[in-house]
Amino acid sequence: MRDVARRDTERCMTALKRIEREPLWDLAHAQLRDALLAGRFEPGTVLTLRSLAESFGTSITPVRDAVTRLVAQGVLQQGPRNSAIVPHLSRGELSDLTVVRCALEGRASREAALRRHDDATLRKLKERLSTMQSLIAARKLESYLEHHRKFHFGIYAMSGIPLLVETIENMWLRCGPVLSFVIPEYVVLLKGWDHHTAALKAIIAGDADGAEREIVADISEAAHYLASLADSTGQLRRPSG
Amino acid sequence: MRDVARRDTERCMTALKRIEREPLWDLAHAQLRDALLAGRFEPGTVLTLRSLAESFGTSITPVRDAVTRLVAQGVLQQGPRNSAIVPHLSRGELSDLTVVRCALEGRASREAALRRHDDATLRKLKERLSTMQSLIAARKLESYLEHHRKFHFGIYAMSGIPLLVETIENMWLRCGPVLSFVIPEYVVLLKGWDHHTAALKAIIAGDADGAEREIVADISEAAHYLASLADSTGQLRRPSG
DNA sequence: CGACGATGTTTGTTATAACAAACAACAAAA
DNA sequence: TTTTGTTGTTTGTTATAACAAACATCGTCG
Repeated sequence: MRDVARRDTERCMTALKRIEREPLWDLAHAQLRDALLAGRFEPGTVLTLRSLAESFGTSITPVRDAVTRLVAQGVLQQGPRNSAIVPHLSRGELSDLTVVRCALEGRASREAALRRHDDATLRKLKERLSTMQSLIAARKLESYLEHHRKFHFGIYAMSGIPLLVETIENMWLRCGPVLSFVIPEYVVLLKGWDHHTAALKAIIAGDADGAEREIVADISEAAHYLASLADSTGQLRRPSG
Repeated sequence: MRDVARRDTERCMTALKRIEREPLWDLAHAQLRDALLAGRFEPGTVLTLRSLAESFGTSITPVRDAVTRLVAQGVLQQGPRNSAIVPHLSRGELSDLTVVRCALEGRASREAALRRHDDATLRKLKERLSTMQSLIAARKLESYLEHHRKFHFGIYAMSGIPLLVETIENMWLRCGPVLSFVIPEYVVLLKGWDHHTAALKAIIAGDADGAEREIVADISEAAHYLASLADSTGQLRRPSG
């Protein structure tokens, strides 16, 4: 114990700048979260603690913490024997998810429309909107998805209600793995109505009803398209490869 | 290892009925959850792993899992050094919570009104309603809270959307510790309009707008009363002791 | 007397080992 | 051939110990 204290003091002496060390389970959590959102895990895959620990190069303890978190958030399902599995998304679950998302994101858009906002914030959203359109034209779908996500949450952040944003983020995580491989085909289809620009315009105009209507329409249409991709068992699967 | 296998077979021989063994961290999670909902933890209390483990009579490992879950759900806040603390509730956070609750619970009531239900389900809800009224008259406020909670979630379950119920439950957990010591004084005040019976009546009649309106009114009025109890710093504290 | 620094204590984090239940593979008997 | 019992393996669960950072305590020096 003496040695520990001495070594500690020595470290404080030599290391001048203090680096806040983030826990390993936080890093593991972030990596798993991103992998899920990007759809790098096939639905139905069982994530075993030891294999994940080997991938991360740590023991199973931090991995266990990360998985526990994800299961608590509903991002990972817990299968038999409390194993964590990447959830499938059936047509029914997608329908439920759509109802909750419409309620939450519609409300967030409404609240955003009832507030006044900085010009800088609005300008940045407009820029992102034009970026998204050029990304669609260039078929850069993977980076489009990133901008698409940031645009939506940029609007929700304007509600000024962090709890609302946090809850919405949770819902996105649940449908994340599926969205990643079905949206790309979808966005190229809708050249007709761009609910994104309409929603932003309504928010700027202070039109709460319009803002909610456009966001709900955006979510509903995407969900309707996704539902049409379900197979005979009601499961949503990757179309080609 | 041979001994282990043999002992296992012996156990299977003698123990005829299989008892599904629930993990320790699940029990710890449930106990902490109930304690939070019942308001047995003072807001601001730091929950240390070792003290909780000593209370439960286990090691810190299952307790850590339970606390990790609760923090991931947003039920417990994580203070400095990743310690888990029972969250305070400010007037602003209560306001945010009210917005989200109105959106979610209003939508659940609406969905419930759009469906047909068994007579047994409706009768049970009516019985609970009368039980609640007699509990108020008898000033049995602690058991009233339990029935009140079950009545609300009975309605939300009628929406047929488990995800919605789950998300609402999460919101209740966040305001649980505060509700427990401010609602009792509130319920005795409102002998005027009983939004509960009105909401149930609307659901039975298939009146979606009415169901949503009554539930939202119920939530809003309670939140308004709670907000009036906040002190000068915006914090909600236990009134007397 | 007050400020600074050393030291013990508390507490979350991580690794490791032992354990138990479920699964898989294989061999033996009907 | 099919079924059943056995055995090895996988995997989540739990306890324990070592570790590190923050906090608290107290003595010493200005």
